Amino acid sequence: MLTKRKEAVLKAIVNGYIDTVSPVGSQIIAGNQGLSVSPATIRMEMASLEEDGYITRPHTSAGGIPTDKGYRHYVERLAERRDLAPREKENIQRQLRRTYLDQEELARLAATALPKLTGSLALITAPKATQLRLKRLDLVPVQELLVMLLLILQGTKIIRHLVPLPEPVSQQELIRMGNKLSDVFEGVTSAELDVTYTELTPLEEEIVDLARDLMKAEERLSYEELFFDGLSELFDQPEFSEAEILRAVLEILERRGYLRSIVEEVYTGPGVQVSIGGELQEASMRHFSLVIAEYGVAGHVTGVVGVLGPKRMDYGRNIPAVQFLSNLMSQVVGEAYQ
Amino acid sequence: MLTKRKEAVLKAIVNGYIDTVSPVGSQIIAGNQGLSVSPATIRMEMASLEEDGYITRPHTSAGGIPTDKGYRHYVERLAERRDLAPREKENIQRQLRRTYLDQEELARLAATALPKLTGSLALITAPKATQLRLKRLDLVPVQELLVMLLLILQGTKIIRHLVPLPEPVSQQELIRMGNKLSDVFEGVTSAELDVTYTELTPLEEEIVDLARDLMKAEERLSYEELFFDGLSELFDQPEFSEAEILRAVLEILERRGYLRSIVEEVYTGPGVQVSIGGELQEASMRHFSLVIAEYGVAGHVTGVVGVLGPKRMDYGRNIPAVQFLSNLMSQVVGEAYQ
DNA sequence: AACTAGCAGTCGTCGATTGCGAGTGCTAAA
DNA sequence: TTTAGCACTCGCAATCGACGACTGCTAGTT
Repeated sequence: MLTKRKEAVLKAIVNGYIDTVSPVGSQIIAGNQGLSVSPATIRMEMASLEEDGYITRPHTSAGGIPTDKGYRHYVERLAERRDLAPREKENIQRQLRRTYLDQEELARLAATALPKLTGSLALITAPKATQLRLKRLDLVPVQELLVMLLLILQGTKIIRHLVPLPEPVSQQELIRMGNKLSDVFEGVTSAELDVTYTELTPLEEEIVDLARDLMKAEERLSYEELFFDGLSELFDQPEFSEAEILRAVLEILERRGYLRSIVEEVYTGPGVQVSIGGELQEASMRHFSLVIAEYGVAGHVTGVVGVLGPKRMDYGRNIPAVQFLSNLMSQVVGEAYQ
Repeated sequence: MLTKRKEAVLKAIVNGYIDTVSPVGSQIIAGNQGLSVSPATIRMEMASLEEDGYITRPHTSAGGIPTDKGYRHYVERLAERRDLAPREKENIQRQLRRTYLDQEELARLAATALPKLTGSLALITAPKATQLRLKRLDLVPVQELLVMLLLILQGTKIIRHLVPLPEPVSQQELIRMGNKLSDVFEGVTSAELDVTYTELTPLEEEIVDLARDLMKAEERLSYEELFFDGLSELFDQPEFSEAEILRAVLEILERRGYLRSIVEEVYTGPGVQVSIGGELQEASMRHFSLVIAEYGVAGHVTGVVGVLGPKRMDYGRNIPAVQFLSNLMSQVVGEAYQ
């Protein structure tokens, strides 16, 4: 509902604020090529934009800075997407395309690459399968009455769990059990991990029950472990020179479960999602924006990749960057799951 | 070589600076019970302490603050060790003493507990065995020409590695190989992983060679993965309200290899080690102190546990805290290695 | 000889004051 | 509808002075 000219003014304000980090006034906007009107006219438009909630002013006689609503409009209609340079793309591709990466390493590497590209903190979860399939089950002795149960799953995922034994069991016996159970249940989902079909000893039944529970618990988690990297990028942002804001973010990062919930809250569908400042529930996120996308094979294995940065981040660049990484990781993960 | 009274003055200065974070002057020191002399006398002593390099003054007419040398003397002879409260100890014990923790989780948990106790950043490496022993070897298919090699080692350590195959191998065959190699090489060290003694197919030989290389590479690493937690504690320290110093630390934490080298540099022997400010090589560590100790079973499995905090940290409390955690973790790890 | 009282002098901190400049809103004219 | 012009508002940075926390030194006391 904004006129062309108002949009141009808004765009100039957002762009200006993004690179100067200070309120932008009418004459600077008027100075922009493209808008050939006087500062006075700009001021009228600004007054109107302020009334409609797209910009605010820090004090009566200061320039305008975008509100969340203003950023939102900017992101959706005004920002010019600038794709990554071919060289940047190749670089990342080369890093992530090594076939001998397992999925956690993939996520970790991606989390390392992203901050440099976007000047923001990268947040990436390892790909998570909606339905786990057992490939192998091992029982490895640790102490006399303690064994490690190892579930090796499709993809490259491993679940391990220590299990106390009621009485000593010989190593041969453990190996035999591992082989037997691997044999019986190879390729099976958690739902199919059922003890009733086969002849099992009580201990074997117990192990199978435990394995099923572990797999189900794993499936219930909404995301795999979350990796993040690039904290120091946030420090470079001038608006965060006050340590207080960063403190809040740090606390959130240290409570990982919390961050996960933010990701869930924000993530509402396919494609790149942008959440700006107050659109995030958490009050301490007020000064940040989050750009995230899902990756993987829809309905089978998915993870989330995104960046967290100041509201005045370079959306035009970061959105395509997240998009690119999401696509690339989807490919890589897809191949492992043929 | 300090007189009793000079030590008392130094101690008062360090203690005072630790809790006020500002230079401490002669009358405050004189006010301390225990020293019943006038401020003027204190001043004489302070002048002498300054001359000997134990304290400095930010400007001509200001109180004294400890130098690194002053802190060092304080740590070694003056600080009164205050052990953790019994309740705190029990709490940690309860957390770390669960038999079903594997060693990585142990380190991770310890890293979570420590910051709350010490108001500092915790740094902990998982225990690392000097000599690895193979417990089991698995080969799990990932794609047609790609298998995951899984080395399950003594302790609860696992090494995994993706291996490209020259030609397709059936799953049965992979299982057979896994079982055979596990059988032949169970309990073996990397040095003993030798292909010459047994009848092996070329592919099996290749796998064994790879396994040996992986184990050797792992043994060569000086430390296991490093966990840290408690960054936000550092933010609470008033002297770090300037973001610049923290930035430096963050960068170092993100370059994990680098931090590892600091740990190596500092770690010179058994017991708790303290490094103060400039005693650390890295210039950006100038404002920090590091308190670390080794834990584990000497010569067999060891890790490092420590805290990184401001130079004016509470040494009297943190040193016993690190000591306690080191002992506790040694016990826990020791039990798993009987 | 060791200590202390007293005092002049140093230096950083805090608050108030001021001038400047960026930027506005409004009015009147084009 | 647009623009020029102008008075006005604020924030910011610099300046200044008062204050107070300390010190160093000297001279006198124990």
